[in-house]
Order: sequence, then structure tokens, then C-alpha cells
Amino acid sequence: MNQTPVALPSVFRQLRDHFGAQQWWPAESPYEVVTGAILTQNTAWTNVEKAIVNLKAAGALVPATMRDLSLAELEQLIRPAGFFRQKAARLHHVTTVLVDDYGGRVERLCAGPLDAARVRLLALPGVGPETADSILLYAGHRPSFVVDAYTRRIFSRLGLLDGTERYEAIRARFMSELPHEAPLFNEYHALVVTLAKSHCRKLRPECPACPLFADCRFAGQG
DNA sequence: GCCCAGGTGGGTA
DNA sequence: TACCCACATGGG
Repeated sequence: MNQTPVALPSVFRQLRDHFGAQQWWPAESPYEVVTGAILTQNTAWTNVEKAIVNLKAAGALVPATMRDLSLAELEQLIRPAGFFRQKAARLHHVTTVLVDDYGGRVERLCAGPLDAARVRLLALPGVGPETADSILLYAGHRPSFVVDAYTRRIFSRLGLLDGTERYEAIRARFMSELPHEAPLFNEYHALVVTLAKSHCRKLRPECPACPLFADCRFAGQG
């Protein structure tokens, strides 16, 4: 085999050495992570922040309070995050299950064998693989690697993916080449996002992703 | 004005 | 399996 099994750990070390510890997820509670994970679906984080501010101001970033909100009220609060009708229904349903079946405790929602917990989350409408893994990792502190559009883009650019792999295949690849440690998976995904946001969106061939390519001329040009 | 963003689910061939 | 589309706001 001509594979390079050190590639993924090596990329992590380079990113960590360049950007430092990321200390993710930017949230004050596990439930805020759950909320943010749903609101950020195909949406810029700056828009999610506006919705989070609204929810906090309304005192609604608490499961029991959120569940008792009407859909119409919730829709108005999260409107800046886009797709607000869909997301209000999804967030409200997840919250209802959380409160009714898990006592409002996110750690209970994420408890038990990892695969089983993941299947439970994926069964919730509006919770796909990235949202499920984000909740498991960042709210539940479980070692479930998060794959997102940035991961696909950057690792394709690095030649470590061909870009056509399915979500589960990419996740399995990272989890087969890295130790199953939540703090490592946490930092790795956070660093991928930090790298992506520090570069032009397309990561074009003429715009290599430094610090992995030392002479990138386009760093920081958004 | 146009393009895009830390996805998901439903439909069609 | 492999596309296509709807879903919506706000920043560059």
C-alpha cells in the first residue's frame, strides 16, 4: 500500500501549531450547542449569532422554555438565521424530545454506546450526519468526527480526498487514522473551520491553503 | 444585483 | 446510486 497514514495527524499538528488551540464550540451550554448546530445548517455563523442573541434575550435558550414557545414566536426569534420556518420546526421538535425523553439533559441524549446515540440523533427530523456529529462532539463530548463542506474542500485541495466521497466514508477515514479522543476531534474540526475562514472561499489551485502551503499569496483575502 | 454560507429531506430517473 | 430542488437571511 502506498497510503500515507501519517497525513491526517500531520495536518492536525501543522494547523494546531499555526493557529493554536481553538477552544470550541463558542457556546455557554450544551443546549446552546444543539441550537447552534441546527441554526448553522447551510448558513453563515454571523447570521446564527443574531438568532442566538434573540433567543438569549427572550430567555429561550433553555430547553423547557423553548419547548413552550409557539412555532410563530420561535420563527420570529430565529429569523436572521435563514430557513427560519424549517429550523423553527426542527429545533422545537428536537427540544420537545430532549425535554420529554431525556429530562432536558443533552448529556443524556448523547449517552450510551456512540453508534446507538448517533442513530438516535439521526432519527430526529432535521438532524443529518453533520448536525448529529456536532451535537455528539461539541455538546456531548463524544469522539464522533465532524465532517463539513470545509473538510471536503480543504482535504480535496490537499490531495487527501478526491471530493466525491460520501459523508460516512470521510468520517470513517478520519476516525480510522486518528485516535478516538473527543478533545482531538474537537480541535481538528475547529481548526479546519479556522483555516477555511482565513482563506478565499474557493481554495482555488492558485490559492493553496497555507500554512500547509508556505507561500500562499492569497491568505486572508476572504 | 449576484453569489455564497459550518445541511437536510423529498423527489425523480 | 446520482443528481435536482426547496428552504431564507445577511454579508462581501
